[in-house]
Amino acid sequence: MAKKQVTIVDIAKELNISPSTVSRALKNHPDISKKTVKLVQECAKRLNYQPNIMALNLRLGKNNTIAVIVPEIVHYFFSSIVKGVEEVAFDEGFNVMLFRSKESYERELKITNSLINARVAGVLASLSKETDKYEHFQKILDNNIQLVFYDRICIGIITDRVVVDDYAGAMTAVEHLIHTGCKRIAFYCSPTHLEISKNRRNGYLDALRKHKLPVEKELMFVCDTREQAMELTPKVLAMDNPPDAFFAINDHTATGILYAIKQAGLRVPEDISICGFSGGDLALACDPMLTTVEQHGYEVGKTAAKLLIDKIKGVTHGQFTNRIVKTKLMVRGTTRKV
Amino acid sequence: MAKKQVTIVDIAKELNISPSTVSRALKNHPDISKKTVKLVQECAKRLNYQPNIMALNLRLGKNNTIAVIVPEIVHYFFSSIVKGVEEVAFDEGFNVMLFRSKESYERELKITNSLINARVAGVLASLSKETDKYEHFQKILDNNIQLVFYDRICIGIITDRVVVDDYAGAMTAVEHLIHTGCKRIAFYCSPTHLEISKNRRNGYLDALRKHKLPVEKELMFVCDTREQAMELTPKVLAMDNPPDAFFAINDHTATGILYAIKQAGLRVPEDISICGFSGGDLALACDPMLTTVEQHGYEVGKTAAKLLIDKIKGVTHGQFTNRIVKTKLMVRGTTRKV
DNA sequence: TTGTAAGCGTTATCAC
DNA sequence: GTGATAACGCTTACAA
Repeated sequence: MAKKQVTIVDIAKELNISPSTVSRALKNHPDISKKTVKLVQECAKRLNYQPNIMALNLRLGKNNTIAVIVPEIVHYFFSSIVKGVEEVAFDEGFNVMLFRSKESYERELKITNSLINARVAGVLASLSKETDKYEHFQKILDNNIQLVFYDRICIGIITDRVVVDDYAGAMTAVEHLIHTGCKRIAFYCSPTHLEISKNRRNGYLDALRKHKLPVEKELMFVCDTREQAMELTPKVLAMDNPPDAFFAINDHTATGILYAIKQAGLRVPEDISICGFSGGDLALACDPMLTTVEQHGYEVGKTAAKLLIDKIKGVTHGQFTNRIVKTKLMVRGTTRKV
Repeated sequence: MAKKQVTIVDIAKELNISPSTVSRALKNHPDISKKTVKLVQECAKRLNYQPNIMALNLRLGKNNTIAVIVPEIVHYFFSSIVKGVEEVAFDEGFNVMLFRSKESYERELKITNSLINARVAGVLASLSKETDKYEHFQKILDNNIQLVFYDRICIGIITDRVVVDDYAGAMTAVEHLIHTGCKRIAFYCSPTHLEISKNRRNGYLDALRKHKLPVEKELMFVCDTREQAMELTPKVLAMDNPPDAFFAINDHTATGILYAIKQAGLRVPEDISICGFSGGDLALACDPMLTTVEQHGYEVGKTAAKLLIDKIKGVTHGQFTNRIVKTKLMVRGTTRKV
């Protein structure tokens, strides 16, 4: 049954040498004779020896695991980030632990505690929507665990950050709508306490101002899911002076808008234009295909993981780094040609 | 700088008692007096003591980490599975390590080796498309690591499995097409060496036979991406006797078919029906919304994780278990009403 | 009720 | 070149 694991001592006994010699031979220590090295490595292979990383970590006070906390897993942007993290970590010999905060502060708290217990080498985190206290992240730093925030960053904690260029992305999107002739652009946004909401909102507002369009409060709505959009949009279309374009904070919301507009018998983009924010396959499945701002989650993940691993390895980038990953406007069928 | 971690010995010194007493007090051992317990736990909190799980695992020969190997991360079905796994693991006090095989045998090999080094307690795996040798998984079992396959299972290895009901799902889908009046149903499928391909293909074939429809080789194609579908479908529509329905092995492919049919000026579902296989938001973004077979990846993940953790805990379900997660046909707009 | 000591598998330090 | 020993942080017989 429980076949005991092969240890360095087993090899030592087998060869009638000491464990320390085996240890050295296994890692090609220069002091050890070629003969012994060969002997040991052969024996290790024969006995199917696998070094015990837990023992090694304990001895060396190190750890080759990093943790990623995501608000959601089934989510184009966040899963792209995880993909990027896994990619870099794998190449660098790190393992990735995955945690989902479920947008819950409580859960985030439990997660950060278990990360401290597990003595992971580093943490990549994006705040849950609920989170407005940050001691648990400070505690991570206090325990000498490296920390990098991505996307939903934490302003209160001094550490590295990787964000998407929300402001410029939104600005570019809204300018595109303006350039294609839209005058009254509605904005569907998440609750404004989130940094990304603020930034995208500012991009929207500044684009309007830059092009001398009036900012109208009644064209800005808190609405960030498909379901909400399907319910809200008919009402918006029934306004006295309805918008001629919609800018949505994510593509799910945009698909809801598209659906409602078609239901109302209006044409996209002839009558009304739509622009989303996210990227991914959802935009391609729409008819017409959705114009959207691609966020390059994969890049965000890779950048954040590199930053984190550099910090773990002690490669300093200056005191603390702020990386911005550029967005890209993907012009497709839900906006008009110039 | 490197603030040393607080250990059980620090608490012992602080209180002038022995480390073993501290250890026992920390876990409410009945032998220890209430007073000491209280004292120790207070002190632990005060010094911000965090148990070192690595040391604990080493001592106990245990490990509270399980690994999931997925072929792809940015993928509705697989990410749903990961979500289910994380959910169950979190509740049971296990951490989840995530690995992406990238559909590569080589990578799968590296992953399984590093899992053995890491001495994870268990592994959840779905085969890469390339994989046709299985020694690396046998090696996992040989190292006393629990193993459960999900979705793309490995017939050659005797262990627990969780699969989706591909055969019945496909059968139900094709029968639905038949019931709504379709007579010539094309099938877009993945390469047939995969179990899921075989099973869905058999479901398709048996549905045709059951309803006395001819099986026509020229209506079956190897095609499993949106891009391939966009390229292939116009040719299929130009056949002498074109199909009046398409059944696709995944929703991405189905969206490609939908696109091509509309481009050809045909109506869905009036002229041609489409049914996909996957589930998720992609189907809802289509116009009309896609009729598809929902695979319940979240359930698959939860089931697999429960099975694995039960095995780790030594709860036996009989010698080895085979679980089937039911699919569900989601009838929407790309198929006709009865 | 508490303390002592051994050991989990590994490596670093110091001998020889 | 190689070996003995201690240590990483923790638990658990066994002893007191």
